[in-house]
Amino acid sequence: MDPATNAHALTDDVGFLLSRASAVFVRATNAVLASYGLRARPYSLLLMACSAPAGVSQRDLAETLALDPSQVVSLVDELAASALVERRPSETDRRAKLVVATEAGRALCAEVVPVVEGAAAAQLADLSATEQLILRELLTRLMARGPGASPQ
Amino acid sequence: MDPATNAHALTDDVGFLLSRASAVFVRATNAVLASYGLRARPYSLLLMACSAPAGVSQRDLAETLALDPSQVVSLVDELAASALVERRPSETDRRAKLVVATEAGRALCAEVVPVVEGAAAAQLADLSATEQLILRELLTRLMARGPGASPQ
DNA sequence: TATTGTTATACTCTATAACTATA
DNA sequence: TATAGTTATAGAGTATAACAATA
Repeated sequence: MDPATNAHALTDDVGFLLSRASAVFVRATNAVLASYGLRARPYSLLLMACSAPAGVSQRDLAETLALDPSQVVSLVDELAASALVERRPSETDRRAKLVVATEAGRALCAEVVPVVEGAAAAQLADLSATEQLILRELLTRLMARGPGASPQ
Repeated sequence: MDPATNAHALTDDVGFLLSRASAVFVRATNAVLASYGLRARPYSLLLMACSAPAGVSQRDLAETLALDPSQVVSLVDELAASALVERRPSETDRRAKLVVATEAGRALCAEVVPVVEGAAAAQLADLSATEQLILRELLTRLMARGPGASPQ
C-alpha cells in the first residue's frame, strides 16, 4: 500500500484517538485526585454510591462502570478500608450487598466532585459549549451499542 | 447534594464516557487481532513502522503513541521477536535506532488493517458518516491540547 | 548538559476461572 | 439452574528511576 496513503492512518483512527483522549483524561483526573487519596476508578464508584442514598448493589456497580464483579470487590474493599463506603445486606435479596456511602464518603465526594469537574473542564477548554455537548452525545450513543455492561 | 441532581453525574462525565468508549474499542480491536497474534498496542506501533518506509525512531514512536520510551522498548522487542520489525542504526544519530517493518510485517499489516477498520466501523455503525467525522475532529482537537507526547 | 535507548521495579488494570451462598 | 459476591491468579498497561552511549 502507498505509504502516503497511510501516513495518517493511525491519527485518523477513532479507536486510537479515543484511547489517547481517555488516557489524557484519566491522567488529569488521577493527578487532581492524588492529594485526596483517590484515583479515577474508586472515585467513580464513590460517586455512584453517593448518588444512590439507598445504596447500590455491587452488580449494578459492575454493570454501570463496565467492570468485572471481582474488580468491584477490590474497589469496595479499598473504599471501605478508608471508611468512605460500607456494605449493608440487602433486605430483599440475601445474596446481594448494598454499597452505601458513609458521612465521610459524602463529605469527601462533595469536596472532590468540583475539583474533578474543573480538571475535565480544563481539558475541554478548546471546545465550545456546544461542541462539548455534541461530543458527550456522540460518546453516549457509542456507548449504547457497546457491551452495555460486562467486560469480556 | 440532591440525589436526583447527581443521578446522572457519572454518565454525563466526558472523562467517564471516554474511558468506557475507549475500553470498548480496545476490546473489539484486541478480539479481531487475537487470531493474528497481535493486540491493539503492538498493532499501532507496527502500523507506524509500516507507514514510514525509512523507519521511525523509538523516540518518535513514544511521542506519537503517547508511551514511555521504556514501553516502546518492550513493544519493539516483542514485534522484533516475531520478525515483524527490525532495529536499524540511524545514519545521522548514532544514539538512535530506526524501527523498520520487515516484509512479513508489511504483509501482516496489509492483511490486518482492513480487519481492524472493519471492527471500528462496526462500533461506529450507529453514527452517520457526518457524525463520525465530527467525532474524529473533536477528539483530534482534544488531543491537540493534551500532553502532546510524553505520559506523566 | 541533554537526549536516545535500555534495564529494573512496582503498581494498576484487565481477564478468567472456580467457589459459596443464596434465588 | 442461574445469580451475587468472593477469592485467586496471570497477564497487560502505567509510572519511575537510574544507567550507558552519544549529541
